[in-house]
Amino acid sequence: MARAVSETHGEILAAAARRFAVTGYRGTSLQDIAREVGCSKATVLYHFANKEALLAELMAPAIGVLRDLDDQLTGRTGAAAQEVAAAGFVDLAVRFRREIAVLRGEFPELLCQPAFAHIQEISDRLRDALAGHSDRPGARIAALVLLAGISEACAEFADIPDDELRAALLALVRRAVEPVDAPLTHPPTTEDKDS
Amino acid sequence: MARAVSETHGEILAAAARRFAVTGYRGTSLQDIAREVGCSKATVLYHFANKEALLAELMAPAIGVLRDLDDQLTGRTGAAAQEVAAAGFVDLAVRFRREIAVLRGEFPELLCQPAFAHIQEISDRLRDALAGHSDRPGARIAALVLLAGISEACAEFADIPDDELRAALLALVRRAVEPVDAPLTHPPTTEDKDS
DNA sequence: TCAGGGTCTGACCGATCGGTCAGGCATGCT
DNA sequence: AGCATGCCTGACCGATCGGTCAGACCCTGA
Repeated sequence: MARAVSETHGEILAAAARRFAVTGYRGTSLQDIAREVGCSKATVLYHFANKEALLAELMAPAIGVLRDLDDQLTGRTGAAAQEVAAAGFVDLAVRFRREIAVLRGEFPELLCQPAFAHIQEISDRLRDALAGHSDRPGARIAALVLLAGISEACAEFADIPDDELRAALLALVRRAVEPVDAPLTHPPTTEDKDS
Repeated sequence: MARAVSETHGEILAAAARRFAVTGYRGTSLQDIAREVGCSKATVLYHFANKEALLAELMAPAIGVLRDLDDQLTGRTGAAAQEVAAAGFVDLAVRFRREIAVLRGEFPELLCQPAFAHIQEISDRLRDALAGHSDRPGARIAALVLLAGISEACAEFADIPDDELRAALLALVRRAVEPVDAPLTHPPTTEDKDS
């Protein structure tokens, strides 16, 4: 065997991304990944210190973009923060669909690990921004529903083109977010439906 | 020790509900549940055939209500189906918050088990109804985002009173769902339909 | 008094998990 | 040739998982 260094390293990373996206982090064993690559489990652990390090390297790009989005949020309030949070998170979720799928349902445990220490705080700030920094329950609930739902949708609709998914999600967020004091800039659709 | 039959049975059920809601189904061992009850793991397996049977008995009430909602959906189309699906699912998710939390992120694996064979089909029909039986990507994406997001929100906001959470979620769904009476001219029968 | 059934348990099982370790193999430098 | 280094592996480890089993304990009815 004995492939070039970076080659095997990358193959393991790609195989892990594929498996994690299907069966989740906990649901995927190092043996599974090794089988998909065609090497031994020991080889996987030769290239990566442990299973968590493998995940961390896999999530690094997405986390970097999330950090950037968090930076853009500082200082903004109200409708401006809502708009930045909405557009930023939709774009992030669409671009990193597979990485998002990996974390499905494993957030609580994974966030305790040191490599992902700050994600919880960042996503809290993101949710707060999407709620227009309002403390009304309706606004906070809507923000959580949208963030969680978008993640799930991106993980599920793997076959829809990026721009189409992004447009549909953005339109949904704009009409679903609770407007802060000033109304959001969206075309007045047929909102008047009595019940 | 030797408590009455139904007592221990119920205690195990309650302990399992508590643990599952926090650490998930896979993340909770029979040992964990036994420890919380104050009995041995063998006792848990004396009262329940296996771990899956314990989960099935725990989810039975919620699944029953889900089936009822599915029945109410048959025959309804368009805006009527949307309204029934929205109100029904919001109510279901709020009432069975803890049960919903158990399934967080473990749907794919759990749905393969025979005890939960039909849930996938039912939730597909529910999502279809919430989308107004439309095949437009925007409508289908919005329906998925809302259903997944509501589940997540109900699992997270454990401290908000039922009626307040229900009202906020219902308001969100009503302004977020794609209206079905769009000016598209498509025959009402050549659409998708379940087999 | 004793038999029998319901309740509960410790000890144990095979499987699988993440992770370690000594050593084999190919290559390249001196 | 001899040696070092990078890549890879089989064998193994302790821990934990879901699940089984023989038997102890207690209550009740004959």
